Amino acid sequence: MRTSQLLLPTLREDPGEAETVSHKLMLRSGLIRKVAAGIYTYLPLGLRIIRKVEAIIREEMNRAGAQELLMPVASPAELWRETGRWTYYGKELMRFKDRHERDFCLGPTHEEVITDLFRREVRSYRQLPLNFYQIQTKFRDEIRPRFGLMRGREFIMKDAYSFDKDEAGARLSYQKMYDAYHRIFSRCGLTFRAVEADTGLIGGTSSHEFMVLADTGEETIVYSEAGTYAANVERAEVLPLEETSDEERRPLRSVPTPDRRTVEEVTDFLNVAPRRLVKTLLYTTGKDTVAVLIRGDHEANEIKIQRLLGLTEIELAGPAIVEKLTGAPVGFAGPVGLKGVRIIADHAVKTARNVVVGGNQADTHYVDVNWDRDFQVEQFADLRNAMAGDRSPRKDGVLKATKGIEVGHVFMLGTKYSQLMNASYLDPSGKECLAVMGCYGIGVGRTAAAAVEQNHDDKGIIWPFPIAPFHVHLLPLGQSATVNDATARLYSELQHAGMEVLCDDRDERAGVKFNDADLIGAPYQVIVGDKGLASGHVEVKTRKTGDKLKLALADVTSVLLNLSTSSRSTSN
RNA sequence: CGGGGCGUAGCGCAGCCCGGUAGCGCGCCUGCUUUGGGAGCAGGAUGUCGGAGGUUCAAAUCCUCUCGCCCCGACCA
Repeated sequence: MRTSQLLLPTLREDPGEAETVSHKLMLRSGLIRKVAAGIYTYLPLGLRIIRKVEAIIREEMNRAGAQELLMPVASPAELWRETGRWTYYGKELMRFKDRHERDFCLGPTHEEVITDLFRREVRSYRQLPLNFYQIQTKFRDEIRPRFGLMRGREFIMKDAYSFDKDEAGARLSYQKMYDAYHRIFSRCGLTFRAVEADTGLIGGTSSHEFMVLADTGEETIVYSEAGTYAANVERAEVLPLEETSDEERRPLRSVPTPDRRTVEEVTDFLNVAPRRLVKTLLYTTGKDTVAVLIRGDHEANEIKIQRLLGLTEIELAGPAIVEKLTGAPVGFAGPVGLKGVRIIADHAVKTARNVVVGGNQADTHYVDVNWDRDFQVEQFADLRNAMAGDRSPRKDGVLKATKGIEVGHVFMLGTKYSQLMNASYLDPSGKECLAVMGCYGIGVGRTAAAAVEQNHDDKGIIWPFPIAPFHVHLLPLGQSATVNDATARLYSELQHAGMEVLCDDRDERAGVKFNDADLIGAPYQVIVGDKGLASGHVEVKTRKTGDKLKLALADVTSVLLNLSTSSRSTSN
C-alpha cells in the first residue's frame, strides 16, 4: 500500500478529547475517528489491525472446535422477555420499535438468540457438544463511554456459546476456551493474566477474566506472589483476620466532630488511623434497609453484600432514609443504638477494638466503641474488596495488587438460559435434558487498544508483529531516480516475500516521514536515501529497539524475513 | 443519574471576568529557496464564535433555555 492512496490522517498534537495513551495514539496515528460518544469509525489502518486480531481469534476458535456463525444485530423483545433480561438488563439495553410498534433491541450479547437457535435445531445428545461463535458488532448504551475503543457503546466482540450434555462436558468446553484464550492473547503479543471473576449481568456459576496488565486498566486484580491465585478484587475472597487484639476495652465516649463526615475528615480530626474507624453504610434493598459495617481503610463490596442478602440489587440509602433512621445527616451513622435495621459486618470489624463510629447525631461520633459490648451484629461475613497485603485465600502468602484491562471473559453458565428458554435435548434413554452452557467473550477493539497501552513509547505505537497494520514501513527520502528505483525494487521484493509493506511515497521531508513512521508503529522501517545509496546501502530500523542496520539492497528482504520470523509467533 | 469542565478556522488554543464587530500556533493553497528527525522567506484562503431566544445603539463576551462533548463516582468485552 502506498501512503498517497491511503487515508491516513496523522495528528501532530494530542486531541483534546483523549486522556489515555491508547486513545491519544489511536487518534493521532489515524486509526479511528469519533462519530458520537463511544461510537467510532475504523479508518483503513485501524481496520487492518482489527482484522488481524479477528484473524487470530478465528484461527484459535476454529482450532478449538468452535464453528462460526453470524447472528443479527437487532433482536426482538420476546426473546429477552423469556429470560427476564428485557427488564433486568436496564438502560444499557438499547431499545427501539419497528414501524409496527414492536419492541426490539440492539444486541449487547447473544445468549437469548443462540439459545433460541439451539432449541429449534438441536434434538439429540448425538449432536453435542456444540460451540458456536461470531465476531460481530455489539451495542451497549454505556453510562459513560470513555478511553476510545476501550469502552465504547458500539464495539466489536467475539462471542462464543457452548452447549454440553452435562456439567463435566461443560467444564471441558470451558477449559478448551480457557486454553484458546491463552493462545489468542499470547499471539496478540500481550502480557496478561487470567483471574477469577464475578459473573455480573451474564449470570452463571463461575468465570475467569483475561486481564491485560496496564496501569491505565479500569479493573484492580490481586494475585498471590506464589502465583497460585489471581482474582478480580470484587471477586477475591478475603479470609477473616487471624489476629486478635488484647487491647483493653476503654469506656465508650461521645465526641464532637463538627462537619466531619468522611473517613478521612473524621480520622484526621481525631488523629487516628483509618483502620481504627468503622464506617456504617446504609443500603436499601427495595423493601428495607440494612446497615453494613466496614473498617475505615476497607472498601465495601456490593456484590458480596448482595450475595449474602440473597438480592440482585441494593443501593446506598439516600439522605432522607439516612436521616429518618439515624436522626442525623449523612456522615454520622453508627451502629450504637441504631434501631429498625439489620446490622451485618465485615469480618475485620469483629477483631477491631476501641474504634470510632458515627454518633447518630449531627456533628457527633463515638470513640472507644467495642463490638458485643456497645452494639450487636446479626452476621459477620466477607463483605469487602480484597486489597494488597491481604492473606492469599490459598494460604500461600500475601496478595499483591495491579491494574488490568479486561479483554476477555469466560463463563460457565450452567443451565440458567437453557432452563428459562427450555433448551433441551434427548439423552440415550429418550429423556429430555437441559443443555449445560458456557459463554466466552473477547473485546476485539479493546484488545487492540490494550496492545497500544502495553506497547508504545513517547514517539508512538510499537505494534506487536502479529497485529501490526503493516510489517514494514518503506521510507524513501527525496525523489531522485536512484531512490525511486531502489524503493520500487524493495517494495515489490518484500511483498513477494509475503511482507505487508506501507510505502511512504508522499513528497514530505525526512523528519515528517520518520515521525509519522514512529507514530504509526510498524515493527520495521526501511529508510532509502541518496546518502546511503551512494555507499550502496539502505537502513533497516527496528521500531521497538531503535536499532539500525546498514544493509546492501540485495540483503534487505532476507534480513527482514529473518528478523520477523523471530517476532512473528512470540510475544513482541 | 450526581459532581466538575469545555464547545471560537481542519487540529490545538487565546479572547469572555470588564460588551465595541475575532486572533495565535500547526495544518491548507501559491511561489522561491531548502531537503537524513515535524524547514525558511514572501504571499493567500478559511469562521452561521455549538443552537435558539432575550437584554443592549452594539453580544464570542451578559441572561435564559437547549444540544453536544470531556473528566470524577455506580456497569462491562
